[in-house]
Order: sequence, then structure tokens, then C-alpha cells
Amino acid sequence: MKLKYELIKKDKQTSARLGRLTTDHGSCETPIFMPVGTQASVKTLNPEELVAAGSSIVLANTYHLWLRPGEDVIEAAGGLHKFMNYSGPILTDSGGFQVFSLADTRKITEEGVTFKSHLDGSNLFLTPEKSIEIQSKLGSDIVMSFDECPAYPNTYDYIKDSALRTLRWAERGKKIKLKSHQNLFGIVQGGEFEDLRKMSALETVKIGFDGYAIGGTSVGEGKDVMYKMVEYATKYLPEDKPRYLMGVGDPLDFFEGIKRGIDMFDCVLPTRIARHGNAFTRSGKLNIRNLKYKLDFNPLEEKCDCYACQNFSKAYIRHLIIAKEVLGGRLLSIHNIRFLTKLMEDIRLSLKEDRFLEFEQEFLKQYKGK
RNA sequence: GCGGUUAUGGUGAAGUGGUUAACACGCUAGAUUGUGGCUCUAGUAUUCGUGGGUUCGAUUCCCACUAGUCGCC
Repeated sequence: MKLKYELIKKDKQTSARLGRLTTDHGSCETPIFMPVGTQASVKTLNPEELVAAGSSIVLANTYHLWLRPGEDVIEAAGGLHKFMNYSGPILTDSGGFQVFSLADTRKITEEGVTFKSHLDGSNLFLTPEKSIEIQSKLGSDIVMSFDECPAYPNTYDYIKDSALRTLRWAERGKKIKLKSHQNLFGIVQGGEFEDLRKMSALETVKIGFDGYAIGGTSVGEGKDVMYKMVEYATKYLPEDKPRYLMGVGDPLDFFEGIKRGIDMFDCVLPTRIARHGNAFTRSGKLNIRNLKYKLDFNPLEEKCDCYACQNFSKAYIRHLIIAKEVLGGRLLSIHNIRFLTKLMEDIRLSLKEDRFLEFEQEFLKQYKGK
């Protein structure tokens, strides 16, 4: 069965949307946050904990699984779902971003990208066809097109060439056969340039995909620029398909993205900052290593229903993080994922009740972001 | 009791007769956005056991004291 996106409701004051996404492995309401499990594992958590933390769709990464253990191993296991014992929806990123983040030794040509493995330095060659073939073997529910994620800032001419190349790559990738339950998303590029975002969006839609992502964001461009990039693109995306803002996971960015019509977000932030001792709370981010929590025997957040808050104190989690015990990072990861999934639940509820902007105001009053 | 030896921040320790006393750990704070990396960044001794002396100048040289340590009786 192909992916189904139902647009349940449109916000009257903003471009926010309430929707439902249905795959062969289950459905979820949008807007939604998707935790990242790069190597077929959301770091430190097992699938049960992930689901208990409110997650209903996760990411995995083509580049990482291609190198290790290899897509054939996962195919032999019966696909990613069976391999990692997770039965919910999975989205796989194409590896385009890794090409960007491991940029030291890469060379981009029309055919594809040559770069070095971060594991053993061996030379690798990834093409749009190869990326989709790997994802086909992985068996994820949502497959991402192989794009180029250009660095920021960049010249207009480069971004234009790059966006056009990404379009050609998208067409090539689309020709690769996927499994019947799989769906392919295209990625809009175009940097900070309005006309290029428009061109990229319109042309990507012309090729035709099951959903559309906005790429090339959260690469150091600054918030205002990012919001603009989103705006420039979502205008030209069809209403009846989901929109996914790649790599964005700051609570404040959720509001800004949703306001502009975004349905899906993914980010490593909740799990990465967790392992470094930080927690999201309704009043802002908290660094559990801070001295002031040494004798604080209250939970991270009083009203939080997550496993960490229901069972442990800040003082204990602080001790675990300082002592470098893995349980500390686990508990903070559980909490942070729950924080973001709960925030999305609250946002969806506010959309249902026609008070999205009011809820945003309420949230911002308490939340001290940067 | 005698002789030797050492004495630098929270810890382990470098070092020099003369501008801001290495480095590591710890501690304190910050960062982190389609995860290579429990990672990265910054701050953290107005002062070198105590008291004298030599010197233009001493944490560095000398003396005494105190404390630790080793050996001998």
C-alpha cells in the first residue's frame, strides 16, 4: 500500500496543517517529530522505550547502514523493521547530508559523489540510483531522494547548479524500483534564494513524489534565513502531500516551521544534547551538570510523564552524567524525546481546538530559548 | 638523636635569578539542528610550606623553622 496523507484541518490564521500519515507499518498524526536512529538505533534506547516516549516514526540512515553492516545484511534479515525489531514507520535519509558533513575529501560530479569512508578511509562512490537501491533493500517506508546539501553560505551560481543537479538526481532516483510498501520523497533545495527555492519546488513537484522535503537548512544559516527558505518552498508544494523540514528539531523552530506549513521534522538534537547532559523543559534548556542541581531531588520536569521524570531526580541524573554512566544519557534521551513528542501532541491538540497561535504564545512565555 | 631528601592551584605534577608560573585531570560555565566521534569551546594559582637573608630583582641562591619521606644509631 502506498503512503496516505490526509489533510484533516488547516489553521485559519497560519499555514499550519493537521494531518494523518498512513504507511504499511502504522500511521501517525502530523505535525510530527521523528527521532533519529542513524545506525538503525536511536542511540541508547530500545524500540519499546522509543514508543513509550511517544515516538511513532523514526529515521535511519542510508550512508551509515550501507557502510555497516551493509544493505545486504539488512535485506537478509528481512528488512530494517525486522532487523531492529521495530514495527512502526521508518524513514531513511539518502546519504546526501553525510556527503556534506564528511565533505573533506568529496568530489561531486554529474554522475554522483566520490568521497572517503569515515570508518576506514576507503574511497566510496554514491549515486542517486545506488542510494535508492540501498534504501529499497533496507525496506524503509519512506525513502528520501539523493540530493546535494550545499554548504552555507554559497554563491547564487553554485546553489543554482547544485539545485538543478539535485533535480536531475531526483529524476534518476525515481526510476529505481521500490518495494510495494515504499514511498519516495523529493527534496527541495535552492539555498536562501527565493527564485531558486521556487524553481526547485515547482520542478520537484513536476517530477512527482509521495511527499516533499525541504533540505539545505540547519547548516549554519541562522534562524531568519531558515524560516525564509521554508516559506519560499512551501508556497509551491501541493496541499495533498506531506512536507518535511529536514534536520530541524529545536522547539522554537517547530512553531516557525509548522506556521509555514511543515508536517514533519527530524533531528538528532534531543538525543545528542542528552548524551552531553542537557534536557529540554518547558522553561527552556537545562544543563544537568550545573552545580545548582547537586541536591535537587525533583524530577527534570514536574508534570512530565516520561519514565525518567516518573522515577528519577535531577541530582541522580546529574550524578550519572558526571560519572559518565550511560544510564544518564539514556534517561535524558527518553525525557528529551518525550518532551518533543509531547510538544507536538500539544500543538496538534491546539490545531484541533483552533488555538494554535494562543498555544504558541503560552509556550513562548515560559520557554527561554536562545 | 644523626645524616640525606622533598615541600608549586582541588589532585598529579613541569619550570625559571627578571614581561601574563607549562601540561593533565578535576571543577565551573557554554555549545550541539537530514549524528563519524559520551564531542567541542572557554574559565579556573595577584602566586610557588613558614620566617629571615643575599640581590636592583627570588618561586628559583643561602640560613632557620615546620611538615613529609628515606637511611643510620
